[in-house]
Amino acid sequence: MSKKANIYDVAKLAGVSHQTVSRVLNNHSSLKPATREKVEMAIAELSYRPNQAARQLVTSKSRMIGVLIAESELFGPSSMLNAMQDVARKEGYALISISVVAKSRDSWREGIEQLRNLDVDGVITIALHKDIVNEIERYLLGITIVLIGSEPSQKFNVVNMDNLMGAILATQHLIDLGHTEIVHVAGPENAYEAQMRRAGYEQTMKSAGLVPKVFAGTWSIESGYLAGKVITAQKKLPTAIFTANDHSAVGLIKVLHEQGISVPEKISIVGYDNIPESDFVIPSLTTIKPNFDALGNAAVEKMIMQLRQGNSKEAVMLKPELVVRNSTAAVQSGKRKK
Amino acid sequence: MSKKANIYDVAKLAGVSHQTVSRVLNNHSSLKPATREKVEMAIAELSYRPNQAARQLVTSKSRMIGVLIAESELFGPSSMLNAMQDVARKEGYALISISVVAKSRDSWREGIEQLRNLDVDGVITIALHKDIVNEIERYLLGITIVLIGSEPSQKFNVVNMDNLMGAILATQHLIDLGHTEIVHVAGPENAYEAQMRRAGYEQTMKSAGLVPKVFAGTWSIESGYLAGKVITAQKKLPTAIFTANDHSAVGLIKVLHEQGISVPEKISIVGYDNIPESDFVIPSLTTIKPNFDALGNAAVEKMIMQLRQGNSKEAVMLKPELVVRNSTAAVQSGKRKK
DNA sequence: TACTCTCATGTGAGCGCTCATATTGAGGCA
DNA sequence: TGCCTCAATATGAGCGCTCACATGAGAGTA
Repeated sequence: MSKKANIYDVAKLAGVSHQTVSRVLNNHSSLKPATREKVEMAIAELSYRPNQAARQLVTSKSRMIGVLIAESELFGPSSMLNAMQDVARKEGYALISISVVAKSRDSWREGIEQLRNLDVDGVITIALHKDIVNEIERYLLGITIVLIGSEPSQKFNVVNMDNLMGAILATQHLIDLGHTEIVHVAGPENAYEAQMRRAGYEQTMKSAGLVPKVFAGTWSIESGYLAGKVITAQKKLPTAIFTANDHSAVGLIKVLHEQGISVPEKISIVGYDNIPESDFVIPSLTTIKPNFDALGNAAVEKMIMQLRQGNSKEAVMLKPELVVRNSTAAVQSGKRKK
Repeated sequence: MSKKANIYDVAKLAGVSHQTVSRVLNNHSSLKPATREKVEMAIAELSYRPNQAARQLVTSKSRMIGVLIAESELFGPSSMLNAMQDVARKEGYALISISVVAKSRDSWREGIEQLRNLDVDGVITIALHKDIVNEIERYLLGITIVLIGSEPSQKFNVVNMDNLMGAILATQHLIDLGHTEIVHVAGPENAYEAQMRRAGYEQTMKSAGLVPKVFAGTWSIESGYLAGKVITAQKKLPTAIFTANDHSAVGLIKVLHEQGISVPEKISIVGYDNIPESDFVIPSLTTIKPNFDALGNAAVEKMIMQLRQGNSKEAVMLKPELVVRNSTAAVQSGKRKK
């Protein structure tokens, strides 16, 4: 066996036509079990594997799904990606993940361009803002798109975790502990998930008759640190802070520590994402735990369903849960000093 | 323009043969500039793009490079991956990254199987141990392989950062601060990079006439935490600890904090990797900073060179640097109590 | 026995490209 | 003027597969 075997070699060895072999490969109905078996033995003997390029040439299906991610170094996106890989592999699809820089239009363009060159069958985006999604739609005409963590829309398939609910859980937890001066360190303004988390916070505050107060941030540790600087520079300190993600919380805790403000005694903190570090920061971080794996799975499954048998556009929404650790405590009785 | 244009459409529009178009696409020599221009205009007008599958079918080159990673959620691997993407894209290659679970043989098998199905031109591995590399070689016969963070070998192309040097820098830094009771929390035993870091530590200790002492760990935060438990359970505490990576250091600091052992006053700590969190843990972490981007770039460049024009197997070795922060301090004068 | 009808399998074309080879036409030289 | 050469371009085959359609052998009906 000098060269790689092709479908004709298998056919000859099995004593059938190449088309019968093809039918076995695509497990067609109307095939005698005996024939199928013969062919399968021949395949095994020659350790034959179908040539993807030839298949793709005639079917114009690449069985590849592109994944476009911003900030792929973050915990959420990267855990989703892992989950997605597994599902995709099981379904016979390959994932091509390309990480783009959310702020750089050129960066998306390049990413989209590459997906186009690769002739991917579909594109899944993780936490991309509207502009990028629109660009994908424009350049990859007629391609199937599934969005994770993006604004719902009747035009696209959307898979989300319930960020609103997560933020409500977080905020309500603080309220239940007796806090009234609760502020929020937000994520990027144009990130849908950040918007929802903020909305959940604001809504819960208002329902409780409290006044929401939001400080700008991005998802980064640095931004949490900077927001902390701003917050502690004010004359009236809040007694609790809900940050848009755990990373921000880590930066925030750092400032508070530097300024000698103890957590949770003076200020309680709730994060979001349940990153691996969250149990090991000091103090361990109360946070909201999304199910990233489930999110990734759902997205790939939706994509493959759509690819195989047309659409079913109900949005998927997964529920997060609250994980209580040591960064939150009941407001201290003598504390209110207004 | 209902269907996608092919090479014949372009040829017709440009008034040349399809072969001439092909020559333009592959920018052959011996082409009249005027002809080339005509063809290029036709290409632009039809917004033609070559069909990769057809190309691949005849050339049997997929222009795809597989990347096999263990623990892709770690900071190092994921930053390398990003750097690699950029280089690969510029060179017209696509990266297919597949993350595998280092402990699970089935998991590598599946990953390798998928790369095989995809007919990748080459495979880059990140931090994989020998067994997996051997398996790749066996199943992906004759494929070009570049290893990152694996044991040097004359058989493969290897790109590494100088872990030995990094560990020496770290250990020497502690010795220079006057420490003599310095222990090491190691990474996984079968990880080459962990072995080198350990070796650098041991070698430096011995050169200084000190006794090395190593505690087992993996790369995880938890393992740092557990190692910390073991270390603090001993009756004689060390005055300094060098951990195999920053994550372990985070876990370690947590234990020390729980036990009221202050860092760096009682124990100095040096990590490795310079993860984004390292500047924000409390206290901020002295660490070794590898250049992950450069490492990723080097690997892809090596791969592409090899793919294009045969081999050039000198190993690449990149130097890390020491970043001093607040987790290390000079040993306190009255401290030595033996 | 002759007939349709179905199930199982076979045949040939063609997807879009590159490779090897053929053809053309213009210039150089005797 | 005729012949050779070489640069520039054209022609045809074939990569390995799936698709649409053709064929054949039994089963069922009259």
